[in-house]
Amino acid sequence: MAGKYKEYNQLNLPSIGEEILAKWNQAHAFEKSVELREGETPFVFYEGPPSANGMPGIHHVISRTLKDLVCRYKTMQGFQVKRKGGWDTHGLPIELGVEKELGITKEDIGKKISVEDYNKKCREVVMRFKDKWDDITQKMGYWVDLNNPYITFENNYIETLWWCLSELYKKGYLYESVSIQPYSPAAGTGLSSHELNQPGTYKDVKDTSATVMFKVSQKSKLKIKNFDGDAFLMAWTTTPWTLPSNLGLTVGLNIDYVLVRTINPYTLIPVQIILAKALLGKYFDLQVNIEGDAGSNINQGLDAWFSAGDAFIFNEATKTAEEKKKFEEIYIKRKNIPFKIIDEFKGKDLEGIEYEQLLPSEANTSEKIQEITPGAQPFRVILGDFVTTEDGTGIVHTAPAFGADDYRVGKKNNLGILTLVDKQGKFVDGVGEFSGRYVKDYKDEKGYIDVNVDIAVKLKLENRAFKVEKYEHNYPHCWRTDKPIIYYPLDAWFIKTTAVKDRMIELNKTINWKPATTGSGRFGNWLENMVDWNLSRSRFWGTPLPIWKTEDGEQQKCIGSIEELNSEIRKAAEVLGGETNKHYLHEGILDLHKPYVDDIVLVSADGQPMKRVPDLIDVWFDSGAMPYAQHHFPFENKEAFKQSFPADFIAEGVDQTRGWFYTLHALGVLLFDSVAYKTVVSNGLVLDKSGNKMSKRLGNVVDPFETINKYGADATRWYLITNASPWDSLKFDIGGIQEVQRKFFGTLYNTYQFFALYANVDGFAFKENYVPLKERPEIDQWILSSLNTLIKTVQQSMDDYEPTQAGRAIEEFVDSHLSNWYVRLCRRRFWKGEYEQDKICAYQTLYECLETLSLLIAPIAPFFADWLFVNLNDVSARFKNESVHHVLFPKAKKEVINADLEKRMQLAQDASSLILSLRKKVNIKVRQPLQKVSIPVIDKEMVERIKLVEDIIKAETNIKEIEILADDNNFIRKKAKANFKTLGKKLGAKMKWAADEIVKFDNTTIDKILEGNYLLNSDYGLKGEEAIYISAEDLEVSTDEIPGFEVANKGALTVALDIVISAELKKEGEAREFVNRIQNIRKESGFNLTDRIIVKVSANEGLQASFNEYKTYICAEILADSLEFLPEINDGNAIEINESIVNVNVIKK
RNA sequence: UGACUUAUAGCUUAACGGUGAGAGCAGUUGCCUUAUACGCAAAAGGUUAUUGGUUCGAAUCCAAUUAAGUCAACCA
Repeated sequence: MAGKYKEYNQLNLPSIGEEILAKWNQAHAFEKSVELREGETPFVFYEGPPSANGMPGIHHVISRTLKDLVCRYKTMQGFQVKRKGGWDTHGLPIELGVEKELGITKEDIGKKISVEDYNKKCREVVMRFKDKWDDITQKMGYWVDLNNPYITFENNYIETLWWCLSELYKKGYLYESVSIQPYSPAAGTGLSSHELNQPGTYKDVKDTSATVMFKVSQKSKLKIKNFDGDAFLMAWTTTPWTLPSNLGLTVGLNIDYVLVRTINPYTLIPVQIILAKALLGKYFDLQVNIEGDAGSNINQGLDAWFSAGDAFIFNEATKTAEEKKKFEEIYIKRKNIPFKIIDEFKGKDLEGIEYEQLLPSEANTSEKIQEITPGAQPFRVILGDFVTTEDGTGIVHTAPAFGADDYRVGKKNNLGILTLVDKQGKFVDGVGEFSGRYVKDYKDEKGYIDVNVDIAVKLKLENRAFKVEKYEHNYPHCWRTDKPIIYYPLDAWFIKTTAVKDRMIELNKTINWKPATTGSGRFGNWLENMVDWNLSRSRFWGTPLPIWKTEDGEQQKCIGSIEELNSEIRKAAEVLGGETNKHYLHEGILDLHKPYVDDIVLVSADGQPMKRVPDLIDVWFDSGAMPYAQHHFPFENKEAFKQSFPADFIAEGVDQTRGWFYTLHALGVLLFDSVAYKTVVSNGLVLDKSGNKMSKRLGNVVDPFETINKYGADATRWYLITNASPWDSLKFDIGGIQEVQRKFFGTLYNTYQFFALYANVDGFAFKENYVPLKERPEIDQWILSSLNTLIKTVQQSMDDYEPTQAGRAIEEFVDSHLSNWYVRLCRRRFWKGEYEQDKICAYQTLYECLETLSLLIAPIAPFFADWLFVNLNDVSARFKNESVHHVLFPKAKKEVINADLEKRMQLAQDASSLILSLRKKVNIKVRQPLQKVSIPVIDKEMVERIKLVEDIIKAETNIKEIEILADDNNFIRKKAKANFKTLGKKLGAKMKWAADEIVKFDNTTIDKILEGNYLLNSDYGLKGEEAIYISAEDLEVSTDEIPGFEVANKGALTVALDIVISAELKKEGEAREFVNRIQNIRKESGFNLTDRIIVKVSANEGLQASFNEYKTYICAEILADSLEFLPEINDGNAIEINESIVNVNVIKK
């Protein structure tokens, strides 16, 4: 005999989660779900490795829910979905954690602690929170293979990375170059962008800024039109210490520049300067009134001074002291420096102009420059796209060593490079009086004198400074020493991603991005503006760059495997002899990390020793190479790799766009000329309730453990998926989870509970034959049609990676179709009458709904789904599978879907809702029967529809009769509205006019149109217009205004309620009220459902008549054997019926 | 600073360019006749961030602005 459906006291999602989880673990449900699909088409998924160095947060739960539900869904679709877990184990955060823990800084490494011990510590710490991660993985129901994960620090993994690097090296994609990087002279170290993004690194500081004048060379003067005398190119800098290293001036191609005649405010020497026209206002008062006060004199004076030629100097010899004083007062204190625009040109006209070096010294002579960068052509004006007219002069002082833009543009234009500041941050020898001085106060010197100020002073004296002032700006500082950083050239290794840029863009277009805008927008733009990938990191815990160089750097080796390295180790030991590599001769290398790899010396073809370059590589390379490294390709698993590349699907946060998504793509294209993934879902961020970013500092982080323990994984997952599209950022509100729990799971649970209660009574176990649809009542056909429509929607949404749509559709079905309509209307079928056809239909129908729902929700709510599935299947044994996650996803049955039936039922729901709202409006309870509702209809179809659902509406709203007002009834007035969609396309500008005409139509006209074409503008001939014919589809017809009735409408549906309560109706209403009161008393008294009772009622003239008339009905409903009226009852309950009070005595028999 | 994303009722959100902007929650009101008060129903709640534009017609398309967020950068 079949068992019973389990019944419960109340819904407890967390305990369902625990119970199902234990079951899964015991039965190896996950492993089985993969094994069962052996031989089926694989669906390839890549797990983006998290770092177990930090605690998992709620934002991890959302992306993992997304990954999990797709994988579960695809498994249910019949694919085999292997999910290898992974751990990201290298990188700065780990180092920082270790340093904090040990209380050391980077400088201590190699001194207070050996690199060996340091890395040992890192290795320990890396899996610090692995237990927590494993725990959350289990509890949230994320199915991923944690027994056999890939771990990025393992030798096998690194060996594949080396293989990748050597492949790139062979293809010529790996090269060494200088890059300008943030560098902290105080700490003596380069800084990562991560370090630069620490809070507090950017500070507002006041620095000496200088607008300086570069004198155009005699040779180049000729290039400038209308020119005599000297001219100076003006450039602005906030770092005057970079001026000795200046090698170029950069202008913008299309920026307008002017040649201006003026005087130097410091030396009062007349000068001609060049700067951007847009920036004149920064240096001159453009409001100077030529006519006013000394206005005309200004220019006169200027011309006079210039006519005196270069020799003219504003001094005692040529001008009186009085004149000088006046000049200073007027022109300088008031900032009204006289000026006159002489000529105007575009940036491109300036290109190639040569200028004299600003601060020549021993260290930056032409010979020195040629020595460092042979063939360099410095001291020229060049073009650069980064030049703006936001501030400065529109001419950018370019010192290639000290700015990334400068370097790039300098290299392009062959300016050479000068680095006149050493790594301690002081000027090198040979920079005259500045040699040996720190460019910023890096040593906390007592009485430090800012060298920048001295440089400015020198330039002022030399007539080479036009404006010097303190300038406040935001400048990055070293987070460790608090000292300003500088940009400094450091050696680095690069991957030439730009070589495959076009191919990456091309292949990106084949990737299915969710949302699409991330792929074309953020990612697409990133690809368009791609620069070569700087791989180098000067750190300790990471994948070492497997490149060895001879001392002179002339010869290099890039190692691609452990075997290759070991053989090179032995070779070097043989050739070089002595102690070389002696620790690595027997077993070879055992750990591919620092410091061991750095111990190893290799040998070049000509017998020179080679040492490894000290760099580690970017951790993003680690994760970007996971498609290969997770299989230890190509050293093992060649077949497994082939089967699993590229991925069908990956998903991570949108913050990975330029991280993992990029590195995967770059390596896929570089190594295999292929995409690395076909579909990528980038989910948004999880913010707190009020839209703020979650951070420990604000204390608004949500603990996923707490959430899951309290509300269960299913409610959490369901909330995360259905509340907002995964790619929109989610404002996480715990109240939302409660709502999901109550509303969705609560309703579904209650529906199951209802089913179980009665099915157990009747012993329903789905043993009877499946009743053909045609033989089932209409309402059963309806809910099954609805169910199959739902299956269709869910499948489409899931196939389209739109789980939010799927989840919302399921919610809608459960709440407004299944629970609040089907079950509500069918309740009696489950408990009234014998166990025969109609009842079996009801059970089969409800069972099928519940069972199907368990399958549909399985991807999103895996625990509850399995619970529901197993509870049902344990009794019916319809499936052989022990878990819902092993079953195939349901397929929508077209023949069950009946659109018309669904429409009809919607009509019934709408009509009922309208009637209820009318009842509410006039304050008549549902318990009070009403005689009639009238529904005007527009067409015959609607008549049919209403007739078919008439009984449902009547029962639901307690109305005796539905009157259909057919369209030939004069009683109703039809109202027509233009269908803008169809007409708008046809009519265009005449739309408004047509809409106004249509609204005026009367019944006759509307009927005419409904029957055939109608000419809207009968006078078209007169006006010379086109004839406009409209037909039924161009109208939206509705009705309203039924005199003498309470009317409500929704769309085309109108109901008119007859609210007259006749004496007869009143009696019936009273009887029903009475039944209700007695039922309450039964319940309060704790009687059993089947207990018979005797009822005594105190006499009441009005009510007594009603009760007597409906005595049979009343007694049947309340299971009373007798109903008596007594003159007085003292010990009974007082009840109120329609404002009359009677006493009743209810006695259990 | 740049690229990108987002902005609809108090909150969470929906609406192929087609016209009284639709739900749920909270609040209000009314309901427990055998699954659900962790429930049901009803009424109310909106200048669709702002300003322009395109269009017969804009929440929807375009531009600018504002605010928030992400990533990249911070550069004279």
